[in-house]
Amino acid sequence: MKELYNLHAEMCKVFSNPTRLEILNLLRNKEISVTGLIEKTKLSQANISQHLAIMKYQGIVISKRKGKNIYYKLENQKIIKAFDIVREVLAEKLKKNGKIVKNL
Amino acid sequence: MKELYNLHAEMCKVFSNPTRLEILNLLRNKEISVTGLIEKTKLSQANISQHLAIMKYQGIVISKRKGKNIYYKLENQKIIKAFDIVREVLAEKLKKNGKIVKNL
DNA sequence: TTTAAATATTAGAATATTCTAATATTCTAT
DNA sequence: ATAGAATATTAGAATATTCTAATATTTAAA
Repeated sequence: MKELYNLHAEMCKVFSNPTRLEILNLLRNKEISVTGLIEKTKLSQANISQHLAIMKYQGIVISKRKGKNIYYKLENQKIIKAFDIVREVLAEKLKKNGKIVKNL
Repeated sequence: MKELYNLHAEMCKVFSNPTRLEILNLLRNKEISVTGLIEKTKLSQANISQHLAIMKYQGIVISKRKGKNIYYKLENQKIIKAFDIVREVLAEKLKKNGKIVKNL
C-alpha cells in the first residue's frame, strides 16, 4: 500500500539528520535529560529541543519528567537494530572504497 | 566521529522517500530493469531514473546492462534487513495506536 | 549508418528542512 | 506567589528536495 511507504519514509526522515542520529546513539542504552544531551553534543538548547520534538512526534523517543529535568529514551529498542545495520552497510561500503582506492 | 553521522544520515536520506522505498522493496530479491520498474510503479520514466541515480550514487543499488535494458539490484542485502526492521517498528506503532483508538 | 527503444540529464517551480535568535512556558523550591 | 532553571515554541532566512516537462544520450538491430 502506498500509504505504508509514506509512513515508512516519514520514519526514515528521522534518521536522515546527523544530529538526530547522534542523539539516538547517545540514547541507545540509557535515558538522558535534555540538559545532558546539550552537554554531550555541544549543540544549542533550541536545536536539541527541536530535534527531540521531531523524534517524539514520530514516536521514536518518549519523555518523562524527573524533578527539574525531562528525560528522553527510545520508544523501541529495534530502532537501534536498524541504526546498527545501516552502520554496518556503511562500514562495508567504506571498506570496499578503501580497497578500491588502494588498488589504484 | 561527526563525519560518520553525516555519511549515515546521507544513506538514510535514500530511505526517506516513499518512491525509493517502493523501488527498494521491488528489488528486494531480484533485479529489475528500469522499464520493469516503470511498469510496476506506474511512475514517470524521468522520476524513476532520477531516484535510481540517487540510490546508485549512494551505493545502495548497482546496475548492469543486458541487451537493450539496464537492470538494477541491491548492492548489499543488509539494506533489506534495515528496511524490514523499520517496517516492524512501524507495524508495532500502528498496532499500539490501533489499540489506543479502540480503548477510547 | 540510421532508427527506435531505453535510459539519463537538465531546468525550474513548488515544497520541505535546518539552523539561529528571540521569546514563551513549565516546574521546583523558596 | 515568585524567581530561576529547564525546556519548548516561533519566525524567518538559507538551503535542500521533489516532481514535471523537455531534451539528450546510448545501444541494438535493421
